[in-house]
Amino acid sequence: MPTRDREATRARLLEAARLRFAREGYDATSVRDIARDAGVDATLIFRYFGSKKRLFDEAAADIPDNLLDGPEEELVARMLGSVVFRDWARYGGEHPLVAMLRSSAHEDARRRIREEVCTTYVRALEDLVEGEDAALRAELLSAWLVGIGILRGVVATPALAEAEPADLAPYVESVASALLGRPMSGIPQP
Amino acid sequence: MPTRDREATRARLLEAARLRFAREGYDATSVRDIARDAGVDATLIFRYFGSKKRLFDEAAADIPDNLLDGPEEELVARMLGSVVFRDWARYGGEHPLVAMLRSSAHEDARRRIREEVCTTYVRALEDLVEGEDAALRAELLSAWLVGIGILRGVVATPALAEAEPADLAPYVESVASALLGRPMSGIPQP
Amino acid sequence: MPTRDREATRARLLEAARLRFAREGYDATSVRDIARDAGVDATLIFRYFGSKKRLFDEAAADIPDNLLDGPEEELVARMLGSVVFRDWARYGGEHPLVAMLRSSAHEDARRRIREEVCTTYVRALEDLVEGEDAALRAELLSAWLVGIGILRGVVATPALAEAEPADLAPYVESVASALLGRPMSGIPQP
Amino acid sequence: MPTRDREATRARLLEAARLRFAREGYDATSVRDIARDAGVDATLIFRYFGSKKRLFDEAAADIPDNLLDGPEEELVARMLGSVVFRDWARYGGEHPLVAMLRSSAHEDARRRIREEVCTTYVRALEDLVEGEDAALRAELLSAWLVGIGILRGVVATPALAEAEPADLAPYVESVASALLGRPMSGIPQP
DNA sequence: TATGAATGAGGCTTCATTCAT
DNA sequence: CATGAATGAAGCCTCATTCAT
Repeated sequence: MPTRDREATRARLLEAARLRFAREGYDATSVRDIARDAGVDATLIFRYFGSKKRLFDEAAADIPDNLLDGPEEELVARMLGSVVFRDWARYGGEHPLVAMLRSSAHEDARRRIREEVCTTYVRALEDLVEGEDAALRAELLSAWLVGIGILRGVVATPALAEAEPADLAPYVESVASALLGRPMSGIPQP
Repeated sequence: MPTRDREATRARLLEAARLRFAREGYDATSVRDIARDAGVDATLIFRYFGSKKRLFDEAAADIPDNLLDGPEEELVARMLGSVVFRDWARYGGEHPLVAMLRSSAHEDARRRIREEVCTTYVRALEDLVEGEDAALRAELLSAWLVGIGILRGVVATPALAEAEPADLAPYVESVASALLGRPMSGIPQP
Repeated sequence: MPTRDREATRARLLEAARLRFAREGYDATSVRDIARDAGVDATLIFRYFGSKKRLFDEAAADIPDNLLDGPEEELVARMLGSVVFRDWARYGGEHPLVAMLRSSAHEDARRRIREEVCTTYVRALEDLVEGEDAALRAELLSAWLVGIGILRGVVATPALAEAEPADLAPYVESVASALLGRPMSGIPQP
Repeated sequence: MPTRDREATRARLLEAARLRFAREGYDATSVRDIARDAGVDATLIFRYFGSKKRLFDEAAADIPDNLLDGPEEELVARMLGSVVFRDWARYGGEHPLVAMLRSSAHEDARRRIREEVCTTYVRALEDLVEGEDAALRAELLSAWLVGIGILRGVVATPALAEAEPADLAPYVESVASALLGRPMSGIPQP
């Protein structure tokens, strides 16, 4: 399938990179691994992306998520759904944010994570907080979501690993409401 | 006295390994880095530990923590103190659990993390839960602690990065109490 | 008009090649460097010249010089002017012969240098020699000119690097006259 | 012959490096070439020298020459003997200075050449000059010696390639005397 | 025809590890 | 026993060149 198609090859490399970087982390992933997965020559990585690092940057750049669509009181529930219940097969089964922690020895990866956490989670939650300490509360709730993602995806603690959305709903409701200072729903309406 | 030296060298290697593995992750750490930090020849790593991997295992084995000393209602506050406020300089400034996530591409590291999370956190919390779903509640609370550790240590979100124990106390109190189903203190007594 | 473009592109490639090969030497110059300088696709080098090597050969082929125009007794002065004082910007600032020494690991370059030295310098000087040993004397004088080019252009020894034609004139006169066995002028008439 | 002897291996690498760098130039020489010539693993180059560049520096560092021993009036003759008639087999048959011109695209190599030319040749000759323009005269004479080395070694012009010391003696005498402004001998006494 | 995607060899360098001494 | 010389695989990346389109 040596399609002589720039965009297709680029896309396959990106796809393979996302998966490898997520699963193994930046250091344990070799450009040859990625190229082999994508079925193309490793040289093309340098042709199209310039360096392993820039490939990583681009692979980490877009995390597809549209959490803002839907009722405000279900935002946390949607976030949890994204972190925990959505199928992130493209990223090795874990939410990309969680997977990217594996590369967090590199300042660039850290920055990317910070950016994503702050824009997609903290800021969105901050707007919902009633009362003072909005930033801290939003971060504490974000931390919980990230923590749940990790315990379920990386650590695989038994109860969380098998939990269904409905099992978590009541706790989401109470913790989110407590931290944000306003009633939140624990599960999105269908 | 040769035994003494041997033990001392082993200990120095372990110490250096802990720091490097924590800061850079398993893959980005080379045995020469560790040996140089310890001031000894790299070959000794193989003499004493057999391989880089077994050195990692041993370095990750003991995380010194004695969370069970103290009143029950302050357990969560102590845990948070350990994860967030204690000085883990030996592990590069982050709680070893958090640091070890950097190596979580390796199943061994994952297992070690799981072990530590389950024994030290989940199980201890589980015993305190009033009501059903003890395991899940304990894991959800553990997840929060881990998440806070990450957002503060790795991601460095602004509010958490600067928070003092007293700032977090009220939230710890309300969330821990809600999840465990019993009143918990947000800050340890001096 | 396609022929025009083809010729223009060929010429641009040759020009870029001359400069790069002179400045960096054959090995340190990549065909992509040349193509980029010429503003064309690297493939055209292979289309037009067959290989990097053949491009080099062609680029090295013509060194524009017309030393024979002018009075005989000023020949050495003209030669020195060409080697030392002429502006060889097209060749990176050094006389092409001097620049080509950088590629003298390759027998082809050596042959080209030999050819040029013998035809343009040695033979022309040989015809002027009065007395025996004509060839050796001509070569010794050629060697001096080449050496001056190198010390000024490549090595940049302080006095030669700043010398003006008039500074060198008396020495040129005496050395050239001594080696050729006949009076030579040290500086060309305007 | 895998002598497990640091100094011996280092020396063999240096020796092989000298020859390769001289013959092929810096860019055309690969560390694997050198290692193969030396009969050792290429890794040892990095163990002992740190990088290809530092190996080059060290290989270029010492050019064994003791031109100052002997009568002053024979200095130029000794220099010519060194440049032209001595057996530089270790450097591929050419005087190291001449060979190093092959790497003169690299500023470091240039600097090294300048250093050697200035200290070993120009400065020594400068001290002998009677009259003004000492520096320029010394450089002009050095240029001649370098040029002769090139025409004989690299370009291989016919007369010079076959010349014996005695053939050159009269010309050395007259040119050196003219440039230095004092009587010089054209050939060293046995 | 000419653009540029693709290739395979090889560049320097660092890795974990072994084996003499 | 311990030092460190040696190794071979693999790391990222660039090269000259070919071959579809």
